[in-house]
Amino acid sequence: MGRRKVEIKRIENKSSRQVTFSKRRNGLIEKARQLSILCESSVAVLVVSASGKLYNSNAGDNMSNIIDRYDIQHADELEALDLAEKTQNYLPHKELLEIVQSKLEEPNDDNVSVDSLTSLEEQLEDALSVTRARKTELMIEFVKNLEEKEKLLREENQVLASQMGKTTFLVTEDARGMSPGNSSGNKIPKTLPLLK
Amino acid sequence: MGRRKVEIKRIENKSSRQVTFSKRRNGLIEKARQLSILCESSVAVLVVSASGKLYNSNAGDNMSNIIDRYDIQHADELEALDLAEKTQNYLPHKELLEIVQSKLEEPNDDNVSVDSLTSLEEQLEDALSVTRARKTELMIEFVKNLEEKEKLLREENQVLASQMGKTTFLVTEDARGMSPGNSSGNKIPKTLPLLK
DNA sequence: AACTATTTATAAGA
DNA sequence: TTCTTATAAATAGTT
Repeated sequence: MGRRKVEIKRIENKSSRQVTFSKRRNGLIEKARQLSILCESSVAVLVVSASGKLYNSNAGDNMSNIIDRYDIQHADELEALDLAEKTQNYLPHKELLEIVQSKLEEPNDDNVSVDSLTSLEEQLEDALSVTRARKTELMIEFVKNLEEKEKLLREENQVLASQMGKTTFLVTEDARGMSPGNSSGNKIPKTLPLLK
Repeated sequence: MGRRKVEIKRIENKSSRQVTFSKRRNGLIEKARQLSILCESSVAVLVVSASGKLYNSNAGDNMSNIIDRYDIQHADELEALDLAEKTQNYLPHKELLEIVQSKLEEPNDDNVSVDSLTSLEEQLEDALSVTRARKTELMIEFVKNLEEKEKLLREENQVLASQMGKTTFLVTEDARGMSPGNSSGNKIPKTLPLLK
């Protein structure tokens, strides 16, 4: 639907690829909106550009609700097992309150009470961490993905650089000039991905 | 783009709405696939019919990876606001245990004790979520760093690939020094001050 | 950021 | 449902 027929394969020319990306992305989102209205449905579109920027739209419902529905229908495939394992070791959150109450009704032996309260607190902490764990796992997985991608890019870069008869890393002027002050100000400790 | 122009509003006739839903859903997914290939991007489409059935497609990457990127880019907003609100009303985590201990030393009046314990538990819960939020914030920063690095590497490779043998620019040590393993400080992300 | 020649998607009909 | 086809809509290349 243009002056010429185009094959569906990567557009090599960078600037026309960028133009097409913008046009078709808008087209896709408009189509999603129409579908939602015409057929009273909910539609979400997520587009991640090659440079990693996210574009998203939703129609007919909140993005979260739509994604939730996806998550729910795929919950079994992924980490339901993993989470079930963790939760088995702990009491349901609801029961913790009952136990706290019963502890208070016991004869008041300070040491024992404080100890068991501390233990309860730890269990509570763990129970809560199960909820948060899912998000953390998602992020850890995401980080691994990024690190893997980075590794591949570095290797590719090495090959390219050595093919040019150099062993040093190279970078464009653009790349060096971007986001002044950003790269030096946000150091993250290497232990972070281990946080649970 | 059919025999007649159609207004973008709910199609009243049920069966033609169903037919249109099917046709346009397929069209949308095909468009998504084309966009992904033409512009080397990742695209996810999620459609929930009025009856609640989910249709989804993804191109260029796993559905989970695409959704993860959405989640992470929105984790900031959702959680920071929520927590900033919560934390203002509560005591620091450290003080909670001391209060728990003192409660146990008080004369044992069941109703009052249980009520205040319940309140303490809620505060503890929120205090813990603040601790976890800090981790989340740190991880978000970490992810941003990796994404920045990825972007730099991509551009670098693109230049190398397209300009083999032409003028290049040597880069300084710090462009490579952003790797997660070699930073020194334990910088607190800039969003943290919001959290009491 | 517009334009327009063409291709593509699809609404209605078979 | 599936196919056909007239027409609307999207968009590739151009300005």
